[in-house]
Amino acid sequence: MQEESILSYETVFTNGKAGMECLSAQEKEKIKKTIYEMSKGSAHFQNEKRKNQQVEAKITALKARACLLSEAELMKHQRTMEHKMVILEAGRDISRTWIHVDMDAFFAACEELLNPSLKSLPVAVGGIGMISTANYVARKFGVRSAMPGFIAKVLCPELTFVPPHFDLYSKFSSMTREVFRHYDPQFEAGSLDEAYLDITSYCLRTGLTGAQVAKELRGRVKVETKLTCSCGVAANKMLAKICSDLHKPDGQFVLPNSRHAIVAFVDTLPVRKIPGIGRVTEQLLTAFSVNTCGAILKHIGLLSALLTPALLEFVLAAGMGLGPTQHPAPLQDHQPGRKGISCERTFKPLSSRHDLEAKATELVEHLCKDM
DNA sequence: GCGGATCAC
DNA sequence: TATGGTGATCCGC
Repeated sequence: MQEESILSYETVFTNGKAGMECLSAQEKEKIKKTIYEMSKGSAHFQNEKRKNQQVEAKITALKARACLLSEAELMKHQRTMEHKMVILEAGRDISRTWIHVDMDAFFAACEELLNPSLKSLPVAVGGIGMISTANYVARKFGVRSAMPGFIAKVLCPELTFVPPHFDLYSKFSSMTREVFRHYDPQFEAGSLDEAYLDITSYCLRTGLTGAQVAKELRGRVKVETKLTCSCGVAANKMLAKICSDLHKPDGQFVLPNSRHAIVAFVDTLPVRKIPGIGRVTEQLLTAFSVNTCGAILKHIGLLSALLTPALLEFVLAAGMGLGPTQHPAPLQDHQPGRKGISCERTFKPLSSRHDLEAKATELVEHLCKDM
């Protein structure tokens, strides 16, 4: 029982990334309990439990390896990493200014523009199966994206469901991109509702600061679309993305382009805030007392001995507050763009050969159409 | 090289 | 009653 309730808190209600800050601890506890009670008997929960046990087993194995490390081995790892850090530090580029723009509750906000009577109501875009976005009224009840609608309905019985209208979101997205183009013609659209802009040259041309540009950009987006967005301003893309979340909604956060400010900022930053570190990696790092970027650097020798090369490389850079400072190189003629295409469906358990073949055929035909 | 796991939106 | 779909990358086997 104890174990299950820990599992539910870790897996069913992870709130590391986005906003329920307005809720009291007591309210959060109530929401967690509701979600747990509704989840615990389900097949989905069983699967979560199975996956969680696998992660626990992996952590146990890593801990066993950690115990076998000699002082000398650890020292060697430590020295190697210190050398790496010197090289990374020498390459630190704080000459550029990046903005990460993130539209606020984008799908829900688009629906509210179409139907203003929704504005005062708790609204979720999606259905009984899954919610993709909730407006801020609904978020106060604990309703959030990636939550099944039938649970949301228990948390907030008045919740209004609106089916998604992707053409609408696409149209508003194009309007925001028209604004972004003004600040950086090469801006990178992450999805319909977010983008990375390198505003270095815009700042130089206009003499404006990053903060001023962000304010101006948000104003223009609002004039053109009647939608609000939030901005993060920082020396690289990773930091800008983290910052865009800090003063949501309709806000901005500026991290100055100074090494000192960056190091101080990341020192206490929880590892879960780093884009690319999800629930599992957070759990893994936390098991070794690595909860913040500061702790990554403190324990980098141990991490060097335990982590796989790509992950080690990634967490080291993140721990130092380093991230991409350039747009990705444009694709050459012979380079492939998209690398994969796929089609998947969730369906009720099937067992007969006939039913399974029919399902497979359905998927293949759908995929062929896409291709 | 393949399939599972992880992550983001 | 009931927990999505697409694409990318990494890693162990």
